[in-house]
Amino acid sequence: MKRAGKRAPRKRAYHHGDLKDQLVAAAEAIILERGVDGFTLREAARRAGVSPAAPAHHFKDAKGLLSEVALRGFRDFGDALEAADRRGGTDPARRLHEQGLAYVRFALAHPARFQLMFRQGKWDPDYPGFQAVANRSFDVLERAIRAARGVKQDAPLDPQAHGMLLATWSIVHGFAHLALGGQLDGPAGMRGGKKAVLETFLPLTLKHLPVAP
Amino acid sequence: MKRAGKRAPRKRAYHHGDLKDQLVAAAEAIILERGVDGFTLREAARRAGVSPAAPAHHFKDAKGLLSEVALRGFRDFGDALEAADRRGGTDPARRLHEQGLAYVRFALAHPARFQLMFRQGKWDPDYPGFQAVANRSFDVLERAIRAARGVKQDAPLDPQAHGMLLATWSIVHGFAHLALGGQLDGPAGMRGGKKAVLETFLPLTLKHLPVAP
DNA sequence: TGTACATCAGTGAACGCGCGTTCACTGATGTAC
DNA sequence: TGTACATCAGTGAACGCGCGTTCACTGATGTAC
Repeated sequence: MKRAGKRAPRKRAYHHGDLKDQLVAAAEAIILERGVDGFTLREAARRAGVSPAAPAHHFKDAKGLLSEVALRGFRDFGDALEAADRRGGTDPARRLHEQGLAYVRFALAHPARFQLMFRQGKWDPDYPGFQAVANRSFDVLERAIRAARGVKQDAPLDPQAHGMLLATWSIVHGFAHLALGGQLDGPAGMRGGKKAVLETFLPLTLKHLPVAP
Repeated sequence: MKRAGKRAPRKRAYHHGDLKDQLVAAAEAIILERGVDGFTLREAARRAGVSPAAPAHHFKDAKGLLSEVALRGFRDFGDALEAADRRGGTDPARRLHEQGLAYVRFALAHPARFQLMFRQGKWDPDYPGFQAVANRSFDVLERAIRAARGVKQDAPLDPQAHGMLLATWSIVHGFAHLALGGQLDGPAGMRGGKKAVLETFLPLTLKHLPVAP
């Protein structure tokens, strides 16, 4: 039986030219189809039309490829959150609301990346550049909370601000997690798929952010 | 090298007598140590001191054992939530607060179970008795929300009630997920381990439930 | 109370599988002169 | 502009591994008479 999803060999130059990016793309596709644990390095190589030994020239090992996928995920995630924060203008409540929307939208638009990003042990935190790009995502939220509570950039957060930060993060993260887990399509009478989740349930939920517009 | 965690053979009766329960216990221990994906049926058999073929007499296959673990998890989870709800007395805000505490406490007290319970695909939803016991957990929350908003038991939820339900669920689920993922020990300056999470961060966060005491 | 026998709950060897990684190799590319 | 050669990016076969499950089996238990 021919493998249906296999990349066409098309002329097959000995040198691939774009292998690193194609391995990353393949990894994302595999995670999307089979979940984070369904990923295998051999399958990624297969989809890129290359022998199982080829990826070693671009990544130290299987974890290295996943680290690259997660890194790119955090980069785009951070970009999305920062853009959302900017859209919120000068009103802290709007900034937080926009960030919340962006957080959940990213999760639903890139479920493979999102799930990998929050699955410790699947990537190497010491992968070059990883820490910086991951921390940036979390700083965006904290900055908006500081603005909302008038806490200076370098001052420690007071307990109330801490609570607001945790509650905001928890609510968007929990919502994203439940939506991806399919719990929101479930038995509680909430149907309608991804569209309903984003257009109906999400706004209803974000009304309850600690700093509401 | 000797396996350190191996169960002592102690007299080795041919019939084990308690194999089903010990396999369940072994599975929980493995998940705790290695995560949900680190579970293998052979390892569970090994820890129970039994050959790899023995579990087949108690469970259809590997997924069957995990389904049993998840089922027991949901049973205890539902019990904990119902007990918490009762502790809340007649005040809906207190009922929801108690449920929130119980939700997160369960997650931190039984991380292996909790993570398995919310990992679709690892268990079989058609495992005998599963649906009933899983749905019960979710009904406890909905009942308290109905009480808070004065919605009759069989009437459909209005959008506001729906939003409150989702926000409450999201916040406790998100908090639990972040705490288990280690995100709360992280770089945001929040250290102190599980104790700090439960005694400091959690109360601070639950202040922001949609129906606050 | 004994006994024949069915059923239950184990054994342990074997199966086929796909995995990550290593190895010696080779073809293509880039660079120094 | 040509050429020698180092380096880069592939190949494909092989390795050892642990897995879930199956198989024919056997020892222990429970039950009918």
